[in-house]
Amino acid sequence: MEKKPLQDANLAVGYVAKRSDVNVSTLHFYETKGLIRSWRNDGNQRRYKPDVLRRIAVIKAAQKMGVTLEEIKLTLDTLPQSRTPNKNDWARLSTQWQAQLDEKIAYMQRLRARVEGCIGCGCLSMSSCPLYNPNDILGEAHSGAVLLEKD
Amino acid sequence: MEKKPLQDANLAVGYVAKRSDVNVSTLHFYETKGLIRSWRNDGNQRRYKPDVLRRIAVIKAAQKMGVTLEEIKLTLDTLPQSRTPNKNDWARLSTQWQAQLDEKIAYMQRLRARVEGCIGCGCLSMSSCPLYNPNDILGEAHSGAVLLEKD
DNA sequence: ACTTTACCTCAACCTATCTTTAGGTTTTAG
DNA sequence: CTAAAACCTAAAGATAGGTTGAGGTAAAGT
Repeated sequence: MEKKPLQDANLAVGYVAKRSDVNVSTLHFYETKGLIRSWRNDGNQRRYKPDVLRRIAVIKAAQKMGVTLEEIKLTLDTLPQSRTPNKNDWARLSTQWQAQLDEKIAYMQRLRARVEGCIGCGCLSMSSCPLYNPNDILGEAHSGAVLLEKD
Repeated sequence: MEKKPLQDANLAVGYVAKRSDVNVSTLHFYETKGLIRSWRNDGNQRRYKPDVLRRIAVIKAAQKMGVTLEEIKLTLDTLPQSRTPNKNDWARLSTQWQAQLDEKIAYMQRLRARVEGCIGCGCLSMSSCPLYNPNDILGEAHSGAVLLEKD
């Protein structure tokens, strides 16, 4: 039978890991980075509040959007510390990252257009080919490469 | 005064670096990775054919499209070695990488739609929130590439 | 000729995001 | 009570894509 969180809702690291589909070592790592928090029980083992699950889900979602952990931390740090974040709190983060995502999409679309143009262009003249001289559209206004990882 | 390639077209590494806007060390690095080739002069210095400039431009363009150096190498290796690649050769590569780029764009758009949906959703129920349970839209339909997910 | 710039190799280092390993402790199941 | 499973820490290793530095050689400007 699936282990369930206690009613007092202090979750063990293994449970959180399984539920979030990340390794325990990743949770340790996130903790050292200040992305999640825990307290310790009598035996020095980590315990989490249930909202850590949402935090982790949000971290993973933001990563998929191409946001770095450092940026994610900065944004998570704007959540209220005095109370459990509510729907509006989370929505604010989504909105912020969505804007970044939109920028990335736009960047990739410009890139696509350029490459498409290049297929048909003369492309063997160094002075005119946009692949040789890519410093107009592509160099600027792009906030970080979008690194989508494969397994 | 700007140094110009000789008519016999053997380019020095510094010239190539400046022209391509990459570091000399990057050219060394690319060479160790088999992405570009050179020969040596009497004094053991690297010399390049002019088409190395296009190769580097193409490498940089592909990187912007999110292609890894390893994949780039595999694709560059399909260029004819017996002759200088022509327009059609390069166009073939563009087409291939463009398809990958299209996939990434589509992925990001699905992601965007999902996050947008999440802003308005109840989002505090672990069993129904798509942020908590992201294994439907995002994992699938991604030909061989499970993005940012472990198995 | 002499000096500066360019080039060479090899190894170590860098950032980000984790994972692995080793050695030891705590909790839980039977 | 015992044994297995889960947990702890600290450090090292992995991966991509390079950059930096040391120590020495080659080429080019004057």
